[in-house]
Amino acid sequence: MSKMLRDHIEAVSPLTDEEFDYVFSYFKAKKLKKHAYLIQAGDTVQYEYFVVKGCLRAFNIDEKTGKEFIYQFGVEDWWMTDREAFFKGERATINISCLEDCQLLGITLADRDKLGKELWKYEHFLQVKANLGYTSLLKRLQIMISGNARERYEQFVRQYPHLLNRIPKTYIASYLGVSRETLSRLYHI
Amino acid sequence: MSKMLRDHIEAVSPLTDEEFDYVFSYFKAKKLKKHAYLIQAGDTVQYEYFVVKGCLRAFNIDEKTGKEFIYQFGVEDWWMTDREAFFKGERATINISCLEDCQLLGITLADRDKLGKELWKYEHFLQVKANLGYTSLLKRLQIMISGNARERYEQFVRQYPHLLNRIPKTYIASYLGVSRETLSRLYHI
DNA sequence: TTGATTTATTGACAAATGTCACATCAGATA
DNA sequence: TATCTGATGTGACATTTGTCAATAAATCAA
Repeated sequence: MSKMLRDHIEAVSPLTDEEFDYVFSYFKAKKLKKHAYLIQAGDTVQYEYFVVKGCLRAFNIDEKTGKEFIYQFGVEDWWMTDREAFFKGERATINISCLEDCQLLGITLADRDKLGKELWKYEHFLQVKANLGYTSLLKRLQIMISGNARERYEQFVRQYPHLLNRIPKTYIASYLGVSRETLSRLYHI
Repeated sequence: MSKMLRDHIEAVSPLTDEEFDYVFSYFKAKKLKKHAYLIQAGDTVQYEYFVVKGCLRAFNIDEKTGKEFIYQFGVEDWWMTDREAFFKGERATINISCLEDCQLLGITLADRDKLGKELWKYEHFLQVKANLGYTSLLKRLQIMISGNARERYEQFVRQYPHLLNRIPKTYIASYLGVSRETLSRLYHI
């Protein structure tokens, strides 16, 4: 459990045993069952979570239509939270729920900042991670702007082949911004 | 010119005069005329650029259709580059060109890293900026997934009222992922 | 197993958006 | 001024995608 987080951080910033133990001491384990909510719109967001095991979806709900739009899946080695609410200390505007039983490691904003101040390597890790996150989100946006339903789906298959049979098609459709029915028709015609 | 950059950095990390002068010494001024390219697909990407004055568009070109898709505008106080190519030392996959005459300040990856290592405040600035960039990109993605053409346009008007009369509608349409004609019809019906 | 529930597929039709063609307008420039 | 050029608006029609409804298939719990 701690090894996953250590490998994850050290892919960017190698740490000594002491440094990692210190970092790890600020994380708090959390377990959730399938269907449980990690964050609900309206909650205060105290933690950001590293996914040790399981699969989650982050989504928002259109106020008028009640429709759900998934903007992110989280599996092992990903971070999940309502980032904006987490950073600004505001209420969550989005929801995160579990598609499987989940094991998570949470850290508060205060502790995150503290670690960054005390340990340049950790601040650096946060910086690099945020920039990697930005570039991968940008790729997703580019596909969403320029690709039609089929191109988006094919890109998803290429990028996340291991999620294809792990996540229900309904949710993949929502993630791709197309209707369940349209997605269903793509791989037959 | 240096004041703009200083204010921009100090909104996150206040610096002493000496510190800022040192930071600033690593930036290189660049001027470009309207229509000029800052980055073309295939270029190596040595710099990331802070926009002191002017307006640019970052876009990619669909290989099959030749169509352009704008994924970002850059005006005063924004950063522009092909981030992925910049970080990984790869060739650019996107293009950035000037919609107006532009004044920029560029910094190389090596110097950026050097500043971050020598000055925690600068590393912190990069970390916070990247996270802010991530959250604002995410908001854009959410609108792209869940909103129709009109909702995307209205959101753009709310968020960037000052860009509405500064940037040709053709480009705004491309940014919103709709055709010029569809956009044109939105505000009349 | 059995029944209940969720998930996936398919047809018919409606709505949104794209494409093409052409007209108009504004600003730049010789 | 006259003439470009690029930007914008609009009609007609094609294409894509969404919506609704019905059914089938898969999964889960008792």
